[in-house]
Amino acid sequence: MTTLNDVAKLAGVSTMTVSRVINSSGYASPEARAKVERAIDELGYMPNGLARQLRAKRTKTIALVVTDIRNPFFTTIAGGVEDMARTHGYAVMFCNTYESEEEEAAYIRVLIERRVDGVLLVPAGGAGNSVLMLQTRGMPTVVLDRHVRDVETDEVRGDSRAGAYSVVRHLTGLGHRNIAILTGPEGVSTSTDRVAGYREALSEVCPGGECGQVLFGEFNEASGYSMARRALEADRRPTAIFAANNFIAYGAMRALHELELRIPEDISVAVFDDLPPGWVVDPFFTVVAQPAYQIGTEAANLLFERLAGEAPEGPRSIILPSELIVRRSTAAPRPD
Amino acid sequence: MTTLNDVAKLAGVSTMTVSRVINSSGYASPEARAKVERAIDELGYMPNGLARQLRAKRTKTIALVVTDIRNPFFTTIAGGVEDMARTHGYAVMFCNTYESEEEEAAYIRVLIERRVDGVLLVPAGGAGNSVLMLQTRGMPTVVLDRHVRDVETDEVRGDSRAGAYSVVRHLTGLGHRNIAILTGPEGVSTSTDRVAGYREALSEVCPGGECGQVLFGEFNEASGYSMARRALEADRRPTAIFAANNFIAYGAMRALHELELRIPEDISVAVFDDLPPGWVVDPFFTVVAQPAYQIGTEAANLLFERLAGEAPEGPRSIILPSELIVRRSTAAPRPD
DNA sequence: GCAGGTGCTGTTAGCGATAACACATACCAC
DNA sequence: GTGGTATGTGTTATCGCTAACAGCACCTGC
Repeated sequence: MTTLNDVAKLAGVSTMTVSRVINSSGYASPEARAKVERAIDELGYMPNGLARQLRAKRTKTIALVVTDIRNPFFTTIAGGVEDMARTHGYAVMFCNTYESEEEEAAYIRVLIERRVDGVLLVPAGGAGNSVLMLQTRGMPTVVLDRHVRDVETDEVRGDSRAGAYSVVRHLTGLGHRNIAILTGPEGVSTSTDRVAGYREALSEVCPGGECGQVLFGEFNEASGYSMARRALEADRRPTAIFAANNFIAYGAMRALHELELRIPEDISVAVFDDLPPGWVVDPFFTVVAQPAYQIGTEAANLLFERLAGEAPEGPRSIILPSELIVRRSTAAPRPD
Repeated sequence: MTTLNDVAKLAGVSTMTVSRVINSSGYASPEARAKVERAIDELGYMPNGLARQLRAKRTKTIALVVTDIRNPFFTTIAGGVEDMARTHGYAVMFCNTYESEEEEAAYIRVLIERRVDGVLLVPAGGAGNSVLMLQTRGMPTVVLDRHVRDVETDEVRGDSRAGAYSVVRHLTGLGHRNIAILTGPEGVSTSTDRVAGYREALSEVCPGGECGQVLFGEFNEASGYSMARRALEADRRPTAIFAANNFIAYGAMRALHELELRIPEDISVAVFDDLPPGWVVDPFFTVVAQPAYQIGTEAANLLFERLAGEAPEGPRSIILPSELIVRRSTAAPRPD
């Protein structure tokens, strides 16, 4: 690879002059400029970013750590982040933890070593270890989608509680009194907040609290399947299922299919998170849609504000509203 | 941020001793080791990767440039790449060009400046400019999914031609004689190869070549919609549509829906690329499935072989077979 | 007694860029 | 002519790390 020095020699000037031409900083005579530009073209010179970054103590890179890159919810967030980063002239490193706290810790380590300027993190699990790790090293951090307990940090997420409340309210409004919620791990805020919203809505029609069934599992298809099987084996079979994310819903659907239950005639299904428009020909699921793209852009904005030194000292919290979209997977329960 | 020097001072040794302890290279007495490790813990020291990389002239980073990160075909490839990279101790930079050659060129520039060790590229468009740019700078490169003309490079892709042939063969076998193909840009190999396979299969039943309709467009939903509308306005309305990717299929479905055409009763639909398992409750589309994950791992392997100096000089080509999966979106045409 | 290892540590230089400073020259005003 | 400003260029040091070399103590073997 050619270096500044090679260019300088070929152009017959000092390295500083070349540097000044490249960065259009300081003075450089038209003749020198021309000579340097000719040399750059001839050699196909491209500056070494590593050296620059080492000198500048800035990498113009941020990282986005998500728990599952296959989930369109997170790819949509990633799109929002990338678009904001581009307009600010930043590159993005995408990292995927598969919901594993060890993977996450390993990635955080790598990101600190590579001296990214800031981190957008969807924390795996509920403990704030990674966030603390980042904070003690002075790394600007924004937590996305989930809340971590006992840690003060910028955060952006959808309103899980209100979203869950609205969809369960919709189900109770249809007459359902026996609704199962299939959700993720107990430690994760999106999981517990959705359960909280669900309980709140149920308690309005069922103050004794006997008409629900809460199943904690994982945010994936296999877990959705097994939770659905378990829910349906209960003595009082639920008349509606609320899946706390996409993949859980797919797994649950597989279970319902196997049992030859029709939706919504035999059982209603509602889901947290919609698919991006254009993904499904004829959307069928009643969902709570979160503004995923906006979660990405808002989080990136908080981070860039902080990087620019324009952010207030204390932590900021942005909770975006979710929207209930009623489609064909929910209906009144069968009278019996 | 603390540096080697800080650690050295606190431990009362030279920076080289600290470096040796960190890298477990060379000799270091147990006492020195202990002192250094204590100092590292106390300061929470983490080495500066930039400085290391600058010194080592290696970043242990590869880049994956794709044209559309929202497409599950590419996220699946990304998963394969990431998994291989992890086992080799490499980080991955994901870049998204949205099928734009300018975006691509800009990213390639950034990647060269950041001195990634190698690039996996799904080229936007068919010209090999980006590949040439990389090659003239000695950057190991593997081209994925698409073929670039007139450029010698390692490449890994699915067999578009054979895949298209098999699905169109399936349609002609059902009795279809008027099949429209909705595909991507003319310059892109996946687009033209699929058309070639389509023509080959059609020519067997229709040597005159009058029973087809080829529409070039973009690999996205909007284009799928408009191509389908145009195809259906033709004098001889096609009895089957072959969509050259997922998004085109979704767009086409929207058009068919609007026209109240039933599938497969009124019109058959076949698609290139399947969705990952667990994504759809009850898969409906007849598809040609490419081994996306494997495309990712094979491409990463070619790259790592080259990085290790174990690859032969000349370019290598891996063409992976695609698989026809017949489902419910195709049937014999209506007799009329 | 000394050559030749082994174990351990430190010094120096350099990866490729740039900030800071120094040093020219030219031109203006007074 | 002197001081001040604008323009243009080069030298030096440094970002944080590590390869290469040098040095020293200690031991082994003949």
